Amino acid sequence: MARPRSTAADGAILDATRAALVELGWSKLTMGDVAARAGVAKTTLYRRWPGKNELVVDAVAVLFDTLELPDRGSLEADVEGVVLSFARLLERPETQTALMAVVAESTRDPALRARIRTAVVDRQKRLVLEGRERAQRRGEIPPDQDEESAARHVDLVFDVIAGAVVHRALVSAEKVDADWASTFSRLLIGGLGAVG
Amino acid sequence: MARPRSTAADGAILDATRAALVELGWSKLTMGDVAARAGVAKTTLYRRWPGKNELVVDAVAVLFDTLELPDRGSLEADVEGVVLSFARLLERPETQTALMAVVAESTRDPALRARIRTAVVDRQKRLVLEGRERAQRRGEIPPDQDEESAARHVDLVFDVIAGAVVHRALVSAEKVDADWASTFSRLLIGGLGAVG
Amino acid sequence: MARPRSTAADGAILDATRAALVELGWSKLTMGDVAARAGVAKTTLYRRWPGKNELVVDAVAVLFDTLELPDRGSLEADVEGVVLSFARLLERPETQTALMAVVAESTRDPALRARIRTAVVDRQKRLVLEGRERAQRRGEIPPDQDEESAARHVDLVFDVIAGAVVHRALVSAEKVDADWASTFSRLLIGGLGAVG
Amino acid sequence: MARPRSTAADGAILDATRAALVELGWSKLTMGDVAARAGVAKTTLYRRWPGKNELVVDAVAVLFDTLELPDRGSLEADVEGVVLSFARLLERPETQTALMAVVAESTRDPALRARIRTAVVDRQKRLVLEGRERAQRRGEIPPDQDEESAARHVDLVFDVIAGAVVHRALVSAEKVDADWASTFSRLLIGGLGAVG
DNA sequence: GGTTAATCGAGACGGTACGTCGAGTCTTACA
DNA sequence: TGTAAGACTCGACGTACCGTCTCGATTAACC
Repeated sequence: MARPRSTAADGAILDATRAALVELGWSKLTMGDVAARAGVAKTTLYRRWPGKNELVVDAVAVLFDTLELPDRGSLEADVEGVVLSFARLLERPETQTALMAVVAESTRDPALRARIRTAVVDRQKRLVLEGRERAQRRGEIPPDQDEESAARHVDLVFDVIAGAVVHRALVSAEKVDADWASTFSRLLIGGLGAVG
Repeated sequence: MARPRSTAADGAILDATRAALVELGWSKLTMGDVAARAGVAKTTLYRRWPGKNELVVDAVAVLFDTLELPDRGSLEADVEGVVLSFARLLERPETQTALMAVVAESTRDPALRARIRTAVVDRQKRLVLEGRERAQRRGEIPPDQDEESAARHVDLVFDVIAGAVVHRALVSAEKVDADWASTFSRLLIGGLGAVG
Repeated sequence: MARPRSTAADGAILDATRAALVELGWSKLTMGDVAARAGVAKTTLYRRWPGKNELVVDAVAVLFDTLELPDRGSLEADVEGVVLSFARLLERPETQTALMAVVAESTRDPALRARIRTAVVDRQKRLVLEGRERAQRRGEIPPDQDEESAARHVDLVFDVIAGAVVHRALVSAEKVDADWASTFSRLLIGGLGAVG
Repeated sequence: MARPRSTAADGAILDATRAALVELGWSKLTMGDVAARAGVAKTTLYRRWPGKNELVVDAVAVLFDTLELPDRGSLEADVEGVVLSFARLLERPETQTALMAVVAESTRDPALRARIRTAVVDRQKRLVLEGRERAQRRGEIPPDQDEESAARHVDLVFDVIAGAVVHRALVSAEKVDADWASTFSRLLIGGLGAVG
């Protein structure tokens, strides 16, 4: 009976959010500014997102869909590929400034943490699962013993890869180039044997 | 000729900052509140720190001095020890909320990045250097070939350890317990041979 | 298209300003306090008035509307009446403290001076014009020769009356009572013949 | 540069205050700025004056010593002279901005009012007394009947002259020129007969 | 093909914190 | 011992955003 929400607005708002993140960074980004950029009233914005944190999570989340895991023939090459692909994503100013900020906020806000998990984290973890299955099919690593230990294994590998790349890129603030990716991959693959 | 700055105030302010971080978290922490807790005027606060970011970096920096690397007899045990010790630090609410937030800000502020590096990052890297030397003396890993590759090696190990622990603790939001530390250490030590 | 400004707020703010002037005086009056008394945000206050000076001018301006010039039968009696009526106004603490202060500020701020002129000064000058016309109708003073000299005459009389009353009330700080008003009126009327 | 300055300090401070009044006006004048201009510590300033109000009163008070009443041969000419002389004083920016401001403050501060009276007001009233005696010697006005009525008379004349000139100069903000002075004097002298 | 109700833009609203500035006091080093 | 230099507490400043609200104007779905 009533007028439905404008679908075009959603896109414009998320675009505006990313643009504002690039220009201003997380802390200088304001809801009013995003609304103005999107040619939308603040009301419209708040009708769809509870606040800045959630809006930003959604705005950067789609960027993580660009991550892929093309089959490069070996586990090591696959790891190297995803590392570089992830690093490329972390070079964008909007992911740099947004990612850490929302994680920081999420330490005090479980709902936000959940949103980050489904919108961002799981989009990466999927890659680990995929690569793992592929390597098992290739016979590079043994098949799962039981489900629980497999999950633990996935989590470990995920934290090591994502953590190392993020830490080098944002905390150490050094380039994740082909050399580093190669060395890191060798280290990871080498270690995988030890934790069987 | 003039009155010197109160040395007592510095301590009170940093204490107050940590207390406020625990209670309120990063985003709800205000300069006025910190000043009030410290029994100090806002002016005094701004006379000593340019802003919230820098103040918080200095406030949490000293916590990283609690990290130690007691000799546990083997490289693997040492890694396990530092992982757990670091994880303990990351369980504190003030480090959780502050660390990621200032890193997020630092992506747009080189001066802040430098402050984080000297006040926080280098305090951890020192542990890697120490553990490495100790392991070389034990003969667990070969001595340095040349200085440059040694530095690269240290950086890699550092990013992997710190990154993995931070990622598990704050992003994956799961406990870094003895089990995880042990498995992770085995993975790392195992991988070290591959990148020798 | 947008929400209109609350008309009720204007009244509440001006009331609050007068109340604050009575309690605190000009120099202790703060915008924040006025806002709080009016149950209004500081922003609302600044959205409508550029600053303390302008706000206070408007707040006391309406008081000058209470000045009237009832017909007492003769020019001298009319002058006496307006002198006492004006003196009564200057006995109020809010006019005492506000009037001189804004005039002092206006010496450096032409826009403020203009505001004072239209909001306050002209409200008094009207009385002189009225009394003058009435006296001319009574035949107590000759009709205007030409417009310009009439205006000069009005201005002179106005400055003499207003100036003398304000000076006695605020600078000499002595009571403007019936006696003084009577003597002053006789002096003025007596003098008017000389400047014919 | 330490203690021998103590004697010269008073003069330097008052000079600095007047200079600051000219440049900045009353409301923008700050104690720190005055101290800096005078090459003096704020401490020294507060040791000698209780606050801004009192300092400014003393700073402008000396200017009122420039008012004189040269004998121009007739009462009317004498009045004309003092009006113009007073007007000249009120053209200075430091008197304009300072005079009204301290009077405004004095409405809430009896001690300040007393200071203004002795430092400023009485310096003008002396001129009225002098001119009156002179006119009595000339036979232009009758000698005093009794002391009380004489005092009332002086006060009235004083309020009328000072009030009219100040009001025209600062409130009406129009020039007090020879023409105005002449017309005003005629009015005053003319009126004096009526209040005999 | 009107009716009607949610959505839209605009922007005013009550708040909270900002970072700065001035007042007036106090502490130190120097002369 | 008094003075300059300037750090101190306090409180107000005027601004910027927050998230909510009130508007009149615009749709789109339903009747």
